[in-house]
Amino acid sequence: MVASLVGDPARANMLTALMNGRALTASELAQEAGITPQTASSHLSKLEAGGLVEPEKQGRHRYYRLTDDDVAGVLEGLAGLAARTGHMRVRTGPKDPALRRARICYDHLAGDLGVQMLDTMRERNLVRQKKQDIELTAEGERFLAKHLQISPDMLAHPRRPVCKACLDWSERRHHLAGTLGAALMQRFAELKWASRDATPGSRVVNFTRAGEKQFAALFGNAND
Amino acid sequence: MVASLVGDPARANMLTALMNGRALTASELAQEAGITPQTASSHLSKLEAGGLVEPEKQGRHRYYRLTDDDVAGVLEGLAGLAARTGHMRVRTGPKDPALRRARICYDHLAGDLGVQMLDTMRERNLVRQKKQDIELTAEGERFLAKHLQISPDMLAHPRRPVCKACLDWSERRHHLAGTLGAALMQRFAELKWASRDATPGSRVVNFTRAGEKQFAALFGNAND
DNA sequence: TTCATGCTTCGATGGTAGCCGAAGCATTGT
DNA sequence: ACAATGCTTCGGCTACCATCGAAGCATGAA
Repeated sequence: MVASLVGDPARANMLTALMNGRALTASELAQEAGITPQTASSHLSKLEAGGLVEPEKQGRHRYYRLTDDDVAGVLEGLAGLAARTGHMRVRTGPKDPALRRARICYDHLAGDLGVQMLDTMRERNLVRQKKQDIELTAEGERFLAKHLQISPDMLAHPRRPVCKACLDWSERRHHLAGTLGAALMQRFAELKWASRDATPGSRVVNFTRAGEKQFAALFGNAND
Repeated sequence: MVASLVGDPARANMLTALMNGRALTASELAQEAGITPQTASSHLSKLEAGGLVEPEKQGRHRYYRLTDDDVAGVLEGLAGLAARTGHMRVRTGPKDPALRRARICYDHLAGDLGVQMLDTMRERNLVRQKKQDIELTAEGERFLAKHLQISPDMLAHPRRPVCKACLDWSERRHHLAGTLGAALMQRFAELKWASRDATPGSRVVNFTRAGEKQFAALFGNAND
């Protein structure tokens, strides 16, 4: 039964954490629920079997999101009923520093700027996205060659795809991975637009003032 | 949390029994859930504390009903989620298989056979169902008159509808209520097809061998 | 009053499910 | 190649909670 799935406090915490529409990894959900990863794994497989959440594999991570709006709707309804009796559950907001702004995801740009970049590329028909698969358009190739001196033959790789949608850690939306994503990040570094933070282990990417301006000129969106 | 209240099978059975909008006494709900009155009392106080049901005292009875339409709406939403995964509720409630097979719901037939009867009537255009409302067709009237000697004027009643969809507790689907449902059950008894179980308080309906055969001839479905 | 019915509370029991430690895969990084 | 990380599976332990018997209050009837 679905209700019993939601009834368990640990699972309810996980689902509540997913209510903002973003996807979370199994470990993050474990932390949200205050349980160990192995317990969380058990819960998540039950939620998946019940059709409440859907997994998306990304490297060695496993992102979970609510299956669809129907699930979210029912959860909201339950929350509404709970609110009437005064039993409300507090949702702690994402408490991330400037790491959310820009950081390295493997070898490409992630964070707010990374998501923004892919958004803009999609808007301007530089790429076409279908679920996880992203395809570089002819218009996109021209754009890359003209503004960033990136040619298609630089992106060829025997096993790795040129473009790939990668789920963003902080924004919970897709950013651009693949050889193109890596090439773009590399070019940003070469152009001194941005560089990885000096502190070891940090994944923060620091943009220079000039670099941020140039980046915005190419990939900035309207309300920026 | 609200969901954990609904999550328990016994409580879910009670709530489902209340989904038709009518109020039921604590003992009736206990019977519906297949548990003893003292267990039901515990459950009902929890449901009341959770704001899902409201009691109404009447003599030495205590009638319970769903608090409002919001509660019913959320319950339907949950049922919807359960239905689409095909992951219907596990029947842990009542032990009595005979009770699931055929029983009295107020004054009409419920259980597997009751649901089956309405299904067949719908298939053969004897009735037309739109949500909770059921309408007897001209074809249905002929059928009833021919095979069961039931005429439309026998079904007239100032306030009670002729046909009504009643949510079946064990099958989670509709069976036929209203004056027609009552008339059918009465006719089954008169024809010695079936009779209520002798043990006082029991809601089981026992079909005779011949009665079951006749019933199947009229309302049996293909895969039976 | 006395009895019967409907419901609740109390106490004890048992089954179930959440939980974690340890170990096993899978993927990635060096 | 090896190590590190993320996640899963397995086994056992434990705590919770539904369940029922027995007894205690109510209300209504005789």
